[in-house]
Amino acid sequence: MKEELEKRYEPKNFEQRIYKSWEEGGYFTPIVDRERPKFSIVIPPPNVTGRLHIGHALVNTLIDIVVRWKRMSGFNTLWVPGTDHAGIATQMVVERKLAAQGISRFDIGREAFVEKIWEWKHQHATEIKDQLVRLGASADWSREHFTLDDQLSRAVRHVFVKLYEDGLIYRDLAMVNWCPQCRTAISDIEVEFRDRPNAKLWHIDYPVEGETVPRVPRSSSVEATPESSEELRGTPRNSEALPPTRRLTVATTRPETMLGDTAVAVHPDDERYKDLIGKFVTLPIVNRRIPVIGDAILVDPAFGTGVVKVTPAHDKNDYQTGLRHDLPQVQVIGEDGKMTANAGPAFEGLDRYVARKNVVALLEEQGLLAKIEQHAHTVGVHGKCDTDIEPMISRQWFVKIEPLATPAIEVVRNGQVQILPQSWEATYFNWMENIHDWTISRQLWWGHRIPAFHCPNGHTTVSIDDPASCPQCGAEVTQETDVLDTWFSSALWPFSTLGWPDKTADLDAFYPTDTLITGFDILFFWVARMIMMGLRFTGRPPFSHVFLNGLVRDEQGQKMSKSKGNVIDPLDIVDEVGADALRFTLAISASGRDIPLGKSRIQGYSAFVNKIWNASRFALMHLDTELKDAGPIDRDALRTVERWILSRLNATTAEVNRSLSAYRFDEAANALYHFFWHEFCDWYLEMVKPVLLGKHGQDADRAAAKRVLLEVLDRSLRLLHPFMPFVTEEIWQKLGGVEPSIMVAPYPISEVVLEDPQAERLLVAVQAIITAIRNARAERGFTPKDRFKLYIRGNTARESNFFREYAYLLIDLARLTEVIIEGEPPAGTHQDVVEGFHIAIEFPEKVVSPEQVERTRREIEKTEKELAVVGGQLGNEQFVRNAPQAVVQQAQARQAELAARLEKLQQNQ
RNA sequence: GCGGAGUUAGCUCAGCGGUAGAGCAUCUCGCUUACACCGAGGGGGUCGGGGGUUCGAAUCCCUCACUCCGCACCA
Repeated sequence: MKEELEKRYEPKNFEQRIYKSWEEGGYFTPIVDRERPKFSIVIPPPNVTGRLHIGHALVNTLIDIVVRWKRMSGFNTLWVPGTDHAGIATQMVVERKLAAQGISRFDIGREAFVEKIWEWKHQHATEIKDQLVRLGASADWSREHFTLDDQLSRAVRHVFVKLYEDGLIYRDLAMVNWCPQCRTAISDIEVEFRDRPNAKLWHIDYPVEGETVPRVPRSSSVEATPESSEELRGTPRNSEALPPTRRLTVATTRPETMLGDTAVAVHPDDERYKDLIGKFVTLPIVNRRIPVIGDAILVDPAFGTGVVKVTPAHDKNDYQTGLRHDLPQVQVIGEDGKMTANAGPAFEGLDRYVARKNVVALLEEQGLLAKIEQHAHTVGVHGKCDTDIEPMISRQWFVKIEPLATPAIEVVRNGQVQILPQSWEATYFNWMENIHDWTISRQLWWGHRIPAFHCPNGHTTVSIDDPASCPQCGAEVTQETDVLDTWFSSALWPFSTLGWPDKTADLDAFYPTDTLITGFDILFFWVARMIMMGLRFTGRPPFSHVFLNGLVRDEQGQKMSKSKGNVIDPLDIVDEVGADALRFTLAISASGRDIPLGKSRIQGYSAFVNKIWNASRFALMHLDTELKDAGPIDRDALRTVERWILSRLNATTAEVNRSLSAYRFDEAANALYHFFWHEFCDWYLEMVKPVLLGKHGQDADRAAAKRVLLEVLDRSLRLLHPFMPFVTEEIWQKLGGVEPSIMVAPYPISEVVLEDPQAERLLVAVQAIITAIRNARAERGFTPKDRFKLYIRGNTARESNFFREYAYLLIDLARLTEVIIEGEPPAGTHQDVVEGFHIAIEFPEKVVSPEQVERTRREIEKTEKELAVVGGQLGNEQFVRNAPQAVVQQAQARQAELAARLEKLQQNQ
């Protein structure tokens, strides 16, 4: 064998060295090979902005597990890595950096600013890669991409032009979500909703023209706040100042928008107000004459006062209402969130929230503020900068989405694309079936500039190559200044990274990809759009399986956030305990639901890595043949223990492969954890120790044990490799295998010849017997140092032989003086039935403590209870008649065993 | 309001029709030359409440309660 393992497991001594050796071996880069089945997957491209967080660590660990598993399983495997230019996010980072120097992007202009971002990008380009490398990601770095690469930009342009030509991209005036901070439109799903429990609802009186009837009684359902009600209901001063004009009271959360009101709406069937429809009210402050309209869609007569002010330029519903009634649109808030000239000289230039205060103050002064209520509601904000969204009418580019969504729904419905965990499919359908057109233009500088060219005569040309002049009139053209939503380019990622629109060998060999692994939070942003674009432009879904993983939370189940200070940095963990422990912890926690992750949990699994290290060290101390020189195993020469551990390993192999196929990383990891620690280390290694140390058995036994030990270690390491690539490689290198690296060694598959139910049954019995003896010893207050004589009898000659052969194990592990196989146990021994075997232990006389008496009493009670349950069951005719035979037999065996135990317990009492 | 998920041992979760499980934590005993990042053992649960189906329900159905996540609405 090669040199031994270091005494202590120190991941930092070898992780980086090993990664380098993989890269040098070229194992990450597949060679196009039509003979072998392929497996391909693309990374969810992280934003170029900065560090990877724990969520990235999770996704990329799971991807790497699948990729390494597939690669070892014989697939020609490709993992495409890369990063996303992340439009707004990146632009904001660089803007902030400039702001620190007192520079705004407008100071230096578009070209210089974009240049700055590129500079910044180049400085940080390798950071993401370095972090993925630390995790052990086996991605093909020779195929790394960036969404603003020339190649990908070309794909974007092709798609845009084609969609435009097909009539699926259009430019139109529409109400969009506008971020006054970022000064750009954003799409519906970029809007996040925040609760504002202490918001207010202002009630404002609009005097009705030519109506002097007494005021309409206010709806009784509206409770006035104590401080506002009396004071504002109309003080004598105000009553004198104003004629007894009839007023309509509207309720609003945004009083500043009243400056842009162009109507007041009531429900057409509302008895209180229907007579006013068609009349006019005077808009306070502005003194504009605006109509009272009846609109059943906008107005819910039960809410507020039943009267709604209509501001078509600043509210989605009002916009629609305006279109229905042909109302003018008066824009009073500008792109910067400040009031426009339309708001009047008193307000022009004021921030919208300052204007709100002033409007309210002015209304109060004029006695038109009927009351102020507390009103909890939610407001839309821009998720990236937390600024309140301003609905705004502007000219934007849209993708007509329905023709794309329909086939994308179909492929999920018919199973061509499978989303796991399956419950997400309902969410997917729900969204896709109610989808709105996609606003794709952004008034940013960082991104793919829209390939549309305008000329002064109003012609617009959309083309793949920049036109020299307007094709229609020959005039000079200027390119559209807007850029595309960053998700537009990521939607093409699975095929653009493989060379599309060119017909490349990669595209031919690796598209469609097989699996997509990503966070559920970008199901709509990314996954759905990839399916739509993939179908539209390649005719095939971009992948067949989607595995959505949950959110990584802290150990209390809280979201990780900087402000709470509960953020776990994956790189810190890698530094502390190594990448393997982090990866294994993430894998064993990944069932698809949210993952509560704490340091103690990671610590727990780092103990497992340590265990693997030490068990391997022990094995290596006794192994003297290299894998490549070890001949085949002669199964006929094996003892039961060897056949047992091979059988268990085989079952584990089946379970791991099955679980990975179903994306149950948790189950696969659990199976390995349990097998390696509790079956291999706790039982098998303890059982072969006497043989390996030469204390028991013949030379032939020792040789067979060593051969099997080598086999089990080798296979276990290979099974574990996708989960913990570094430590398995470091150890495996000492085994002297044929392949240069464990990552290109074949992944174990289960083999029927290794199954051995009989050996498993006997070893289960041995383990249970040893446990029973240990229990009985402890119950009687003996220490492990006290040794006893055991009587045991096999039910067949073969079984008796087995116990004779393994008596040394029982003596060793259960700490006995001797084992009598056939002899009759003398009276007074402690007797028990374990797994169908009668055992008797000869304990010496010993004074029994009160605790032991109590324990026995409780044991009897418990056994009696269980016996009663089983008895009741067996006494039930319907059970005996209807239940499957096996179940009935099981119950009968259980009854017999319980009865026997009870008898012995009573004897011992 | 619509859709989805959850409620099982102190904590985090698995089990999803036939004796209540794991990891961590806790307690007891043991430094047995791979590992104290260890080994052996113990304690701890009327599986959210109620009803139903069934010989049998943590598991299937209904219902209620609470928690979480989407989406829509929010004058």
